[in-house]
Amino acid sequence: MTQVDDPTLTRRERQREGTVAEIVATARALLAEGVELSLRAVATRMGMTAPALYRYVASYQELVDVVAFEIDRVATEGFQAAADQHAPDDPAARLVAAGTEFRMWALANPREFSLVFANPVAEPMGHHRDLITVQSSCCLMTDLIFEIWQQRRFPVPAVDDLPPDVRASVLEPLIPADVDKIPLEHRGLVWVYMQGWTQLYGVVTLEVMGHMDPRVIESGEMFVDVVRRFAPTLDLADDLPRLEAIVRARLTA
Amino acid sequence: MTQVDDPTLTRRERQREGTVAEIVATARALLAEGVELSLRAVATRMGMTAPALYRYVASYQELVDVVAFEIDRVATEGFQAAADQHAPDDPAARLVAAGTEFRMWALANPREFSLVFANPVAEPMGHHRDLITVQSSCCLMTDLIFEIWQQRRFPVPAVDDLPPDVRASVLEPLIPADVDKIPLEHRGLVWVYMQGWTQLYGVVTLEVMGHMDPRVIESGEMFVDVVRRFAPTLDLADDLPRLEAIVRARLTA
DNA sequence: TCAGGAAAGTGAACGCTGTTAACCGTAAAC
DNA sequence: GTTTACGGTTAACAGCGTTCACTTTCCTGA
Repeated sequence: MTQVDDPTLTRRERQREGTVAEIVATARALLAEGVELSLRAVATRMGMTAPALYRYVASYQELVDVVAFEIDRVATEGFQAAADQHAPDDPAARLVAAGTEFRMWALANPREFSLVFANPVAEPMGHHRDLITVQSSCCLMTDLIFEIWQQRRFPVPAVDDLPPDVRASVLEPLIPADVDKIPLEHRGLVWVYMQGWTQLYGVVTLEVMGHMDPRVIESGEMFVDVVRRFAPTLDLADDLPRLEAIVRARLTA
Repeated sequence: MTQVDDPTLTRRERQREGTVAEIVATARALLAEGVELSLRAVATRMGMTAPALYRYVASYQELVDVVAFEIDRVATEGFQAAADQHAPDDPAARLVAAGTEFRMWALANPREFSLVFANPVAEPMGHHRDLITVQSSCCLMTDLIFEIWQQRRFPVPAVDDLPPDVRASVLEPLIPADVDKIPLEHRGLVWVYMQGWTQLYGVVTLEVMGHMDPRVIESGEMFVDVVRRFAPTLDLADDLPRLEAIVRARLTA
């Protein structure tokens, strides 16, 4: 749980921070138990009434947002830990470990996954609230790709070769990623970020939503297939057998 | 709209069929206008009260299911039409045309798309209701892949080389697809079906849900990239420039 | 043709949701 | 020590899916 003991804050502010933290924790506990998330459910479990929550969150949607943010943050710690089980000089192993952990977490916690990633189902365009919530996990994956690129320097599309819209998107990205550390002439790497994230997130979303033969989901073979398809893009074709073994080890764990 | 004039049905049954058709039509109109789908909204618009709808649908979820089915059916007609704009002996063009039409329709009708495809968000496992609703569109795409295979005979994984779970899944598929016409020794083709559907549906879902840079979505470049990545699997690498042109023509239409 | 019965629809009600308003005690702030 | 603002309450509104009891209507079978 997030620690709140900043002495620069007044006592009231600290207590307030503590309460909002308890709200988030309660909400997380609720939907971990399979209970439908609702203001009343959270309030009742905290020994309060529903309207009291409006002193802390402006609306139900805001509660969902802050809970989603926290879930993403905590889950990303798990992905990071999975990556850290491999040597720092083995970024490829770190990426596939984190990616597979992401996939396993999503399937084990479909409700949480839906909240974080499938949340903004057709909301008014122009609001990029969703992109903000997907900070931690996306940042982690892109950073791991960056580590691979630093080591192997796989070929990356030249910025000038990219279509105009994509070029603008990699030069001034909205996706949360440490982009400043990429030299301008290699910003094509951000396009690889997006490709990888699309592949990973795409197959995981389908698996979680159940839009696949249950036996294929259970076996994880489609996930393996996507990893295998994408590996060459990161110049990891040679290393594939070893990486696939890492993936399968986690799949059967 | 579905015609209901089967003379083998009694008058009452025909009237009943007409009413349920009107219910579905009203629901479709509702959420085409951006109105949140609800039993009361549908009933009121039809000049009825909400409980009356229970004479026709068992629950709200069943209403959603039947509406989703109808939406999928109608939309698939559009994909089919897009495919039919190309010659019968050009199945590759037909496939990319249908796939691109699918993508454009999904982005133009995100609410309908979510209803059909993102509907079963974490429902009790064991119910494969979702797989049933995704009949028409999935069937169309797989059939188009089959047409390509018949013409070009691209290499397909041998059934015995497939992992056990995948093997069972291609021999006795749950995914709705005309599978009987595939000789048993070439059932690895079903695995290609699944791969293709995963790629198409994965990227489109991400685009519709807004989990991508808006400029990239707008340009459709990620969709093009996915098509380009998957083409070699169908042995379409040589034909790619022409096919990409077909895609882009529809993107800017 | 007429009685019987099923089908279709209504109104009231239950329990649930998010949300707003009015109100009150208490604890922090000056 | 007074005042203010914060955190909490209860009551209420509108809307949702759903159920029950009741009525009307229209089709069917003898």
